[in-house]
Amino acid sequence: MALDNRKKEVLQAIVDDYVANCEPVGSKALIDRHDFMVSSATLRNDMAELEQMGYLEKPHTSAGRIPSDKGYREYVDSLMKVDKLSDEEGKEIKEKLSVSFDEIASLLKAASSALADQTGYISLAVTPKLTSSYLTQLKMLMIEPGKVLVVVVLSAGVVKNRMVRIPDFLTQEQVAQIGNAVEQGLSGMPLSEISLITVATAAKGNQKVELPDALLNQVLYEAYTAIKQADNLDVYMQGKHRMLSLPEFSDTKRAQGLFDTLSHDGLVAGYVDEVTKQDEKKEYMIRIGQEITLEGLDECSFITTTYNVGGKVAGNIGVIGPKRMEYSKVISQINFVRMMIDEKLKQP
Amino acid sequence: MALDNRKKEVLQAIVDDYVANCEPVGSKALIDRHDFMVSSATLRNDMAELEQMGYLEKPHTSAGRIPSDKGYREYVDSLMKVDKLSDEEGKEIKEKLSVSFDEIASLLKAASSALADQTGYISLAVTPKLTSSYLTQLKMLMIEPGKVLVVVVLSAGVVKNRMVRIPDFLTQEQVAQIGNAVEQGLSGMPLSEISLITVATAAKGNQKVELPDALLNQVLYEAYTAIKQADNLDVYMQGKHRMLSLPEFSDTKRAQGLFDTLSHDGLVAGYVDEVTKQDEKKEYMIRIGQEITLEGLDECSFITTTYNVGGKVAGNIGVIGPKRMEYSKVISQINFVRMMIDEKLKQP
DNA sequence: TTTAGCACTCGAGAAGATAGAGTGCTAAAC
DNA sequence: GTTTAGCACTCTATCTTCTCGAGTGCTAAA
Repeated sequence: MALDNRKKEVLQAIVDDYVANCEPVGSKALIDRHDFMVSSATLRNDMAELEQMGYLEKPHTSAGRIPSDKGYREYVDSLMKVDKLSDEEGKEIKEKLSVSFDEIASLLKAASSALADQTGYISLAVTPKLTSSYLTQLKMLMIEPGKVLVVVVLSAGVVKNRMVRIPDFLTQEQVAQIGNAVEQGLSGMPLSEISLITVATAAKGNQKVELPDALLNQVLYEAYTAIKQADNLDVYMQGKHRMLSLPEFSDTKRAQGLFDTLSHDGLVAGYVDEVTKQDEKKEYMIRIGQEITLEGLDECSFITTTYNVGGKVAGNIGVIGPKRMEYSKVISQINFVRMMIDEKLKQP
Repeated sequence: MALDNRKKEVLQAIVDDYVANCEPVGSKALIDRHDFMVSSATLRNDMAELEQMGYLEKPHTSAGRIPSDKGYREYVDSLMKVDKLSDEEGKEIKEKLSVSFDEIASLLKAASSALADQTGYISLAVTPKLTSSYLTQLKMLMIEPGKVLVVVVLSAGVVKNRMVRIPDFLTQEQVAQIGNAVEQGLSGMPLSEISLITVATAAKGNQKVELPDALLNQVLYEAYTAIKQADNLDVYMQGKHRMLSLPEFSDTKRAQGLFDTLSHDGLVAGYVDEVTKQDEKKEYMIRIGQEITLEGLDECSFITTTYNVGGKVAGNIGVIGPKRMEYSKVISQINFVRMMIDEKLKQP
């Protein structure tokens, strides 16, 4: 059974009011704050039906109604109007991201920070998944005998480095040589295709490398781990403490449950990934309350979207707030930040 | 007026009990739980005097006593016995730090994580202050035209890198050349002595660098900023969310005040620095309640200690917990972790 | 289908009552 | 001088009771 027009308006009004005040909405308050051309009794009937259909809930008999997860879902799917960001706010965000960023990591940090400040909720930014990007450079710098810094440069401008240990008697030249050989052999190869075998093939196909096999393998193994760990996702999360000022988290237990889960970066990153796959092709992904499969987030909503690096590689940014969040505002903020990131990462 | 022996025992017993239960301690409870050879009335007299001297406080007339900041101070300064870490616990920490760490950053992250797990409080680790360390290597790697990765290697094995922009028409060789010139000119120089001028002198004294002055200066400026930012302190903090389960932070307002302050890494790092200077030469530094000049931490205690890198450079690790923390245990845990770090950083 | 009217429900908050842990003081005992 | 028993007093935490009022659902009329 579909919702008639007035019921839609009623639901919308209830969500709006509840978002604003965090207090159950009664029929009278509704009449007072909105221009319904009917009486409160009529609204009461509508509200009773909306409740029966599962869009509303009553905390207890003699309180007003609050939206259920299904109610919020209906709201974000078809009721709310996503308004454009005010010029002012756009300007503020732009300013925060106006510094020039030469590494994706710092751009994402700044974006997450701006998003947290702007929304007042928890923001997060996940570094791009690099499996589809390819190796462009690999340098091995001897820091001291036995210690080598492997610098891995990927397409899309991502740079990672890792310190590894090698036998101390190898010289700077030998090590650099190996690095060059691997770089030449692998450059242009997608990260997902790089394995210990391809690394070895690359190095051993090169005439200049002259080392006993066992020794060479040891160094190559370290180079390989350095390349592989470049694919690790980093998560930047900010604004957690702001949730404590919301009435829904005035109960410390709840806040603790939330923070416990959020302290596991990997969990969150994995969830974002999952959601992104489910809602492929959508401009943004929303999960509300119980829809979120992470523990402790059932009083929250989760909005994410995908940014692009040079058209191919993609990462995510998002916001975690209370179910009772200002969806349309947050969506326009997230979208704006995404656009800014896309733009900054377009031209290399 | 000094405390007589029994008063010391009473204060110690009260702190111990309050730490264990977070409930005001009364004279009867004290008799029950400890073997005082006097009556509760005698203890009452002692407690009244301890209160007058400022070591104890009453939440209200008909409750027991709780230690004041001064009481805790007396306790940590002369009453508690710092017991050695149990073998078990030592083993647990050792295990957590047993992986081989090739960068200080990862060792500190692991140490902070171990400390948070082990104490159940907030742990932090600050990277070493590098002003007294010196430059050993500086490499400039061209990532793509116009973009150069500057890798700065300092004594004590600290490696930092930063992406900078330069004019696009410079070649890999030119850039590497400049990097080499700077490295040769500056290697061995303490970070604190490196300035834009010394960088320029180093580069221009080298015959091989042949570039118009204006252009060269531009590149050198970028190299300089990269070197300078290597001195930034990083702060690793973990276990914040655990504070929410403590009764003293069941009031969300308090928790929020704490988290607000802790979200400013710089503030905390600065404070640690200050405390370290004040208590130079001490094995560990303790600040209790109001002694802490950071906002929102007046219900907390702060314990820090200093680790050493190769004898010269030093950074800090620490724990933030409630005033009512198990001081002796935490101190032995912190000390143990510091020893582990010292050991790992001794041999290069 | 809408509306006015009304009895009913239920939680929030005020007010009062009670229990009990703990205190401080006094006067006697050591 | 120090310690102790005894006792009246204080204050909070908790429980119960009560009332208020916002909000509801139902009925019957418009």
